[in-house]
Amino acid sequence: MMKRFAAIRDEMLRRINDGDWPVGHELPTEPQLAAEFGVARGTVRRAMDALSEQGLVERRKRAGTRVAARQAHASRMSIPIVRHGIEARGDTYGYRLLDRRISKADTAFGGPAGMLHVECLHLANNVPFQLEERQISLDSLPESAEADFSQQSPNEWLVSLIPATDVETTLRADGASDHVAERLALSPGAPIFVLERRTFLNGEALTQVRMSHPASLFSITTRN
Amino acid sequence: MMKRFAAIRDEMLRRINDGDWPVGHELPTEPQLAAEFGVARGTVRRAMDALSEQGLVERRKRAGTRVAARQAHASRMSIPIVRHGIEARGDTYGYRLLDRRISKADTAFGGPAGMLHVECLHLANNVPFQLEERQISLDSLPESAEADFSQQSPNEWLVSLIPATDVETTLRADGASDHVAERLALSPGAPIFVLERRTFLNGEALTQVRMSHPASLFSITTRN
DNA sequence: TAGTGGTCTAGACCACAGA
DNA sequence: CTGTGGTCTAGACCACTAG
Repeated sequence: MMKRFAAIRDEMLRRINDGDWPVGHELPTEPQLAAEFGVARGTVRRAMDALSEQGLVERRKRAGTRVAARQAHASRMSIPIVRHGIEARGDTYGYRLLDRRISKADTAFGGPAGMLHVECLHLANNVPFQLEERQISLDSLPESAEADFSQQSPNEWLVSLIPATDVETTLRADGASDHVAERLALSPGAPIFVLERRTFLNGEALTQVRMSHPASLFSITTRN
Repeated sequence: MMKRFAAIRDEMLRRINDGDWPVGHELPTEPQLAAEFGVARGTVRRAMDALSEQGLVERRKRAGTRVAARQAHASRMSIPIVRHGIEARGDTYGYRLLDRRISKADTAFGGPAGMLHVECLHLANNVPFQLEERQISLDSLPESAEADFSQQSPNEWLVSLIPATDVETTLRADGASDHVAERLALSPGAPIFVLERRTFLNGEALTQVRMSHPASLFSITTRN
């Protein structure tokens, strides 16, 4: 049993795809569509909201709704906790803590209490999969100073603690530095996929992390 | 003037962030929250939908709504048309068509009419920025056989033509092949950022493309 | 300023899964 | 079974902006 708003959304989608409503075409108003489909205005509205969020139509007050020209490809990207991602593929997950130290008053990140620096390695089938270099603000998360990261990665420890946050994620490629190459068992300069993330809570910096993967082992795929 | 549903969403967000509602906590029901905030149920519902889509709470019929444990970092990623991205940074956009040929009946992609292969280069300030290697199905898009890609890139030609589609996007890092390295003015094996996209309309393959960038020139950043 | 989308209400009924 | 979320309705008023 298809929901009514979904049926209406799909019918409008069909009209757009089939060229009945070409790019730039002005759609009927909400009351007109409600009358055509025999539903309440709110139901039509919900269908149009879906198209609008997808970037397929552009809505402006007084000007109506028009079929939009695609300006960009937007898609939802999901980056799982590294252990889950490895285990989901049926591989064996391994973890090693490489370094853990506290430094005072770093200018670039962290406040007066200093920050905790943790470096660890995630393995898939005993092969290095991700080098995690993390910095945690001791001002915002003082309890991290006493956390034991020898068994549980800071990644997992943090997500279990932090509920909602502002996150900035950057994806890029790079050549492995000597430091990274050694830990990932690569040649210096070998291509790596780097994922950097900075996390804030109410505008306050909590943690930042750089996750480096051998290029051959890592990719991200999204489907609209 | 803050919308009512946004104010309610933010207040619930605050309760989650401040620990009033820890992970696993069961939220009040919609009618209860509606009474507390003095609004209609639909308004509470809209606020909760926002939290739910963000993955912050998990809703199940009869079981109510609970604060979810974060399993992954999800964010919306937007990949602009390459020319727009370059011009948005204030750089000068350049374009060169490198190759254009039609091949018959490729097994991996395209139907009996064969496919159009287009290779072109996008430059920023006269420096190679992206190598676009594209294949277009002549069964689905026969008009592409007569399109002139010497001035306009297939990227832009296609988005102006295709309204709505199913898209699969893959992001990965790689070392430049000899072919790619030469066209991007890199050394073979140099790290590149690769973006691959396959596009379907009603389940029918339309086009696939591989976009290769020098690692030092390309990155993707998302915020929440 | 008139008409469009944006928000909200107070109800109703339904579908689903937990107790 | 029963209570929760999920959908829908028929109305109202508001906010913005194109004409």
